[in-house]
Amino acid sequence: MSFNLILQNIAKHINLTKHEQEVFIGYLQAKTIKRKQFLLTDGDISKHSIFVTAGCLRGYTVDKSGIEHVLSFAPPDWWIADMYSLISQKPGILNIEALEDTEVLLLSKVNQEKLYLEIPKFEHFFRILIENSLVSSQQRLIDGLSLTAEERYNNFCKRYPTLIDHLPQKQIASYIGVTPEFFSRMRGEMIKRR
Amino acid sequence: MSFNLILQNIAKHINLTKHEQEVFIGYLQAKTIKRKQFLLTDGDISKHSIFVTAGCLRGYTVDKSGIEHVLSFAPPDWWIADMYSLISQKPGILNIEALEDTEVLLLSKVNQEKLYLEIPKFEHFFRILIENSLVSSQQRLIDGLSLTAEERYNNFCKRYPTLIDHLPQKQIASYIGVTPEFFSRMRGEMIKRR
DNA sequence: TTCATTTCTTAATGTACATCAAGTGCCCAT
DNA sequence: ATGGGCACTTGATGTACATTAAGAAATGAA
Repeated sequence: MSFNLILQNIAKHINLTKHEQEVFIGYLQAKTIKRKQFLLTDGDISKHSIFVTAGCLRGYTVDKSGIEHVLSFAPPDWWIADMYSLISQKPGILNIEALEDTEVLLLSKVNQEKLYLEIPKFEHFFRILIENSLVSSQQRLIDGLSLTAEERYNNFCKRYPTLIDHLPQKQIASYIGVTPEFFSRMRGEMIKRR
Repeated sequence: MSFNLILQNIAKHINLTKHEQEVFIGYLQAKTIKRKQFLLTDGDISKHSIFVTAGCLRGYTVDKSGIEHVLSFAPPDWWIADMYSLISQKPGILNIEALEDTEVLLLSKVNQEKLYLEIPKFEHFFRILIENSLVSSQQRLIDGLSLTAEERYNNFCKRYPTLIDHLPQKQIASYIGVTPEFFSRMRGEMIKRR
């Protein structure tokens, strides 16, 4: 059943009774998105946390010269959201797009807050989830300041091993913070060297 | 009394009874650190969340060529921690140093977890605290990818208005991710231009 | 298949920063 | 006062990346 993945994801940090599982699942909304369609575009007020069960999403911003910067990829078993907009309920800056046909489960902000009240374990779960996001966000900040593009690429390969083959190079380039042209050249040199 | 600041800080998100306040305060440990002394150095396993009541701390990492990168400043009313090490209980990479004589309140990981169990509102409080950290960390990531050093400096000025005057330039340079030399030049040009 | 679109590569040139090196001013300890 | 450190400045040079432009290769739609 399509809820197994999300229940296992949650079971990594908290244990739910059968009844709690049912309540939780009742709060979810399944949705499928075609490749290149958007779950969220900048300017929207974000209403949902998103959990990917199949396919892959990317979250990115567009800067004032029109360049896209990928903040995160979300393959199956990952959560993604525009935290800024979701928390503040102001228009956000994130675009969330399907890189391929994708299936997601949506947890609305309203339902998420109900969960916190009805089943406090969920507050525990999401605290841990966000703590882990914070740690990787900070690590990426440090990496951006102290590593070369090549070292950041190597980190990326370790972090998203499943994605490397099956993601356009320009998306990876954007994630590690270089242009597709530079990334292509860099890759060429890395291959030549070994 | 020296606990007012932290109680007000917490009151921004949750309401505590008198008794809960007392329990909480009982879990805190006050400490003073002299300028240039450290609360944490890289390689340590972090045991505490830190709340600053007076003075100022900086959290920074040192990369493999010996260059320091400031991750955050902590003036009064701010929390700071090595989240990675605190969560994983593995040796961390953060150094936390006093930029001037500083007073802090320490909340040990053990006590923090007791709080979560005894007064679940604290799980709510820290979830929100960490959500906000995550939002600023992600914003800083985006800024690093899409803004010039000068724009990042302007953002810094808005974000830490109290700190600008009273912080050595090289610390600000490190925070926005440039060398002190470049920062000096840049500032010179900004002043000349207006 | 075929055409159109997107992705990837290659090359020339440009630029925002870093690095290295000296020198200046300032604090503060003796 | 004085000398040693530290923060800051200034200049010359270096480099990791970006930008622009073009063509080749892969992908997808009809």
